[in-house]
Amino acid sequence: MAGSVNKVILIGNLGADPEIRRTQDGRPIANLRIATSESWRDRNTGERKEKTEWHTVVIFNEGLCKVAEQYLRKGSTVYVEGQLQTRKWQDQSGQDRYSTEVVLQGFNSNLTMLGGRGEGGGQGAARGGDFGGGYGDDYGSPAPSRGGPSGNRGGSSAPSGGGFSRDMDDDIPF
Amino acid sequence: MAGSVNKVILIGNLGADPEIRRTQDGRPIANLRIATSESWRDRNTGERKEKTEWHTVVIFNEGLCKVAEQYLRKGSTVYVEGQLQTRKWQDQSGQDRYSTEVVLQGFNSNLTMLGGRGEGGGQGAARGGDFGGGYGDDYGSPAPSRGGPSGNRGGSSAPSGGGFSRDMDDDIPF
Amino acid sequence: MAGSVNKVILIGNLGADPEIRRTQDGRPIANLRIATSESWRDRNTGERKEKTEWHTVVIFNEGLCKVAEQYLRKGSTVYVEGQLQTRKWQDQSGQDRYSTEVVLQGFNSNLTMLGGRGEGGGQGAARGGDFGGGYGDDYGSPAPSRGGPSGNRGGSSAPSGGGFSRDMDDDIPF
Amino acid sequence: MAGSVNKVILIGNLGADPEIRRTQDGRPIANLRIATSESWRDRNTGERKEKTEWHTVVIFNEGLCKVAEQYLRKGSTVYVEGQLQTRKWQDQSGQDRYSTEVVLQGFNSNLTMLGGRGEGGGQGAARGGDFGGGYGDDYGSPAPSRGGPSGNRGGSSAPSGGGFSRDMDDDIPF
DNA sequence: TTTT
DNA sequence: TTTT
Repeated sequence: MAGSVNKVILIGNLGADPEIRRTQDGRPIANLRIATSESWRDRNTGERKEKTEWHTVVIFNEGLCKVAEQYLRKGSTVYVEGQLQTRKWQDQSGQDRYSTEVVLQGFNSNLTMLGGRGEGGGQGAARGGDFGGGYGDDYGSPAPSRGGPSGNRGGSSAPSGGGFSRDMDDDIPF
Repeated sequence: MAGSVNKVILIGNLGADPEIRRTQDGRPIANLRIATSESWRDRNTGERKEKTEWHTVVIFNEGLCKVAEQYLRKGSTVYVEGQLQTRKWQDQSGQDRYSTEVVLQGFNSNLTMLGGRGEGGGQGAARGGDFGGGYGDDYGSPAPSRGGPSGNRGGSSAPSGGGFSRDMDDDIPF
Repeated sequence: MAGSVNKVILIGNLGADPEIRRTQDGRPIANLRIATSESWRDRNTGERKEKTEWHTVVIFNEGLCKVAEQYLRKGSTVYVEGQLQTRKWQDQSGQDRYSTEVVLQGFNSNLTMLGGRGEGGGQGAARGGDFGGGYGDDYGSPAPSRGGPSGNRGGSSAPSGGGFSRDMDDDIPF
Repeated sequence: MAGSVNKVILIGNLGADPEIRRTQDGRPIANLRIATSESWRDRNTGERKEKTEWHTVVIFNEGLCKVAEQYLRKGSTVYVEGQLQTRKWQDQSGQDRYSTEVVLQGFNSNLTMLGGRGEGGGQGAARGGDFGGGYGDDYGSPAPSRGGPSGNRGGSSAPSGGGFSRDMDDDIPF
């Protein structure tokens, strides 16, 4: 299929601390439960109404798992960008069941902490620290401007001093 | 919750003609099944792999239901913008089940035909016709520039009385 | 053109208080300056680099202007969803100039405060309060579930008369 | 800044063939001019109105440059996902000027052909061919499902046969 | 300058 | 069940 897009963008709060587990070959997988909610005033009664939607987010991307583990806690506000995926499984009685999740994997995913009130405390407490646009300190840029802010790019116009000193390929932590 | 976002963007093809039904008070509801797919080359075997994901889209917005009914058919390519919603229901044995759908309702929804090869034929066949940025011909603009193309906004330049033919009110539940 | 999309999503901080002005017929227009920034570690030098991008956001939507006026201040963190528009104007010497802005107008726009450290103080200070998913308290829902939280939609289950207090019509120029 | 997002999503048509140039060190850069347009019916006059917006898209990502070069032509319909960037330059008279562009660079970018009627003909004609979800044939997956369709992932629940046979890291073409 |  |  030429030209398919499958994208989910959420901003919401974690209902619980992230759950991190590992595959048999040691790769981390993180699960988040995220609430988004909307409120409005009922036209007839004038009452304030609110509806909360819960989302399951599954993170396969190793760098983003680290972000989840280090920075996110119950109550944290996050920006999540991933894909919709429906997984088939069997319940105890052998019946087919389906679960739809927001999956973060590969290049078109993102996870960024937006603050919020994580329960904090201890060494692993959530903090609003800079983590490089969605990555831990040890990770490269998600999309730096080649040549920098005054970046003069391409063609014959020689970058003035700056230049394109680095290859983003190596900076992308997937 | 201050500042929640719940947004899904899909571009894909319809696996079947839209299904339209009506509520008791006459409002239309459309269901679409949309496939998105990705392909890649396996690192080890060099084989071409493909994975298709199926999405259920439910349209409550009346104008967008009309678009679905008039223009979309099995095979049509569409752009869809909506929200994730998980609905709880009971199966025959009384067990709780959950279904996650992409819901188009209210102001932050969109449905636009992008062409594709609907099965066509007959009076209702899909066509790549102009439908006003996601709306049927009888509908107004999704977001015209106040004051029109040469729209000169704000300040002293009074918008020249423009206006739009129709009230989307009925479709927008705020 | 069948099927065009023009969408910008920003999360960033206000570099200054919103500027509100009015058209001759009294409609408000708000201007925001929003910074987004990215940081990364330089591959060669190991230095931490950061680049900030500044965006001009213009709000024609009346409800969202109110949100800007009441809740946003220098330093506020916001989620913005709008469209790219390039405006042509003449400088003092009569030369054509172009400015590209993110425009919030019509149904596919959104503005939501995400917290942040507005400079606050006084009656109009920014606060992280709930403002209905991007709207002031007096505004309706951006996209409530027809029928409410337990909303059982379509078919025979008649939506229980719900409704919404206000007509966004004035803000939505279709 | 913790948690910044800068994202542009466009679907539109190319006003001209892509322009490809190269940096001094041989990296390709592609420029696209993309039109998005909206139409509506004027409420007062009943006339059909249309407004077209032109966008400049600059592609630094090498894989996406190849896609542009091989598949896109004047008239092609494309999906573009990138970032807003404003570049400062000096005109002949030495005055500061600014241009805002949609930049595709790094991991959160995408370019996908959606069909459309490129002018075609010759060896380089646009075609609706599969290019791997936005990448040329020689590139890996943008986001394959780890373990494949029946992929049962993580933890102690032994993947039934499947498993995590491959590392996406190597499949990402940046 | 595209597209419908 | 779509599409390439």
